[in-house]
Amino acid sequence: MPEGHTVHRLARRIGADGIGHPARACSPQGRFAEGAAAIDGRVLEETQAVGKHLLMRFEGDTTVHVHLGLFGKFRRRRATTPPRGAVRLRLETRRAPWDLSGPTACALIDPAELDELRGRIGPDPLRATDEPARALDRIGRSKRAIGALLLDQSVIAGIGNVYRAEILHALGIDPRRPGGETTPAERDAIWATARRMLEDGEKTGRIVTVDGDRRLAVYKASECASCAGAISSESMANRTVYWCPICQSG
DNA sequence: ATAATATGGTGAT
DNA sequence: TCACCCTATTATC
Repeated sequence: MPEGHTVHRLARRIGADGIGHPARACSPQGRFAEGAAAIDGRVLEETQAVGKHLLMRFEGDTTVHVHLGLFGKFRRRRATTPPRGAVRLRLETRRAPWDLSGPTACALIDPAELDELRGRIGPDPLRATDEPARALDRIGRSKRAIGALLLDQSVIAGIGNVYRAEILHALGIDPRRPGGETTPAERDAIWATARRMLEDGEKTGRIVTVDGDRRLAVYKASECASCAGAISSESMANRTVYWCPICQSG
């Protein structure tokens, strides 16, 4: 379930489990054996998320960079639970082991590579000090569809397919509308809504944008949670976008 | 046993 | 725009 909220939540929880203490690392699956050996026994100094990227810095300025991709999971285990399945990295923090499986990326990076990563990622609504202007200005000048812009991590970081649909529905914006045809007030609202929804997801670990028995307003829905009208969908930026043609006109 | 599916991203065409 | 990478779970034969 990896959109930005998941990764920020992981950074917080893994950090709470192990910052300030040596960690043990191994790669039961074998595909991160060298990296794991390099950090094994070192003190975990900092964990943070940048958009959907998870960064864990160890003593000696060595950082493990993890991207979960579509399938990746990082699960907290009991100390007595052995790794199951294809576990790329088992990180034994002071309080609990964490098992990483299925990531798109799991590699050691140096400070220069970390800078490079930061440079190509747009502002992240979950990072309190990130300024929205760079993202919102770019949206306001673009001919591309707003639904495509919200998935572009170099424009704004952390939004995935569920949040893009839910954010645009909450604001009544058709995902096909060009970014340049949004108003400044709408762009401000996009940032504020993204931040609010992602923060809520970070706290709870789930994406819930509607009260009641259903969790989502339009994503993968057949009827709109607001007006009960039929939901439209089409492929946009390589993924299926969902919207309500009644609530999100124009 | 095999297929379909999933909240993502990259690199080639 | 497409092919491809990563894994687990659920559905279908």
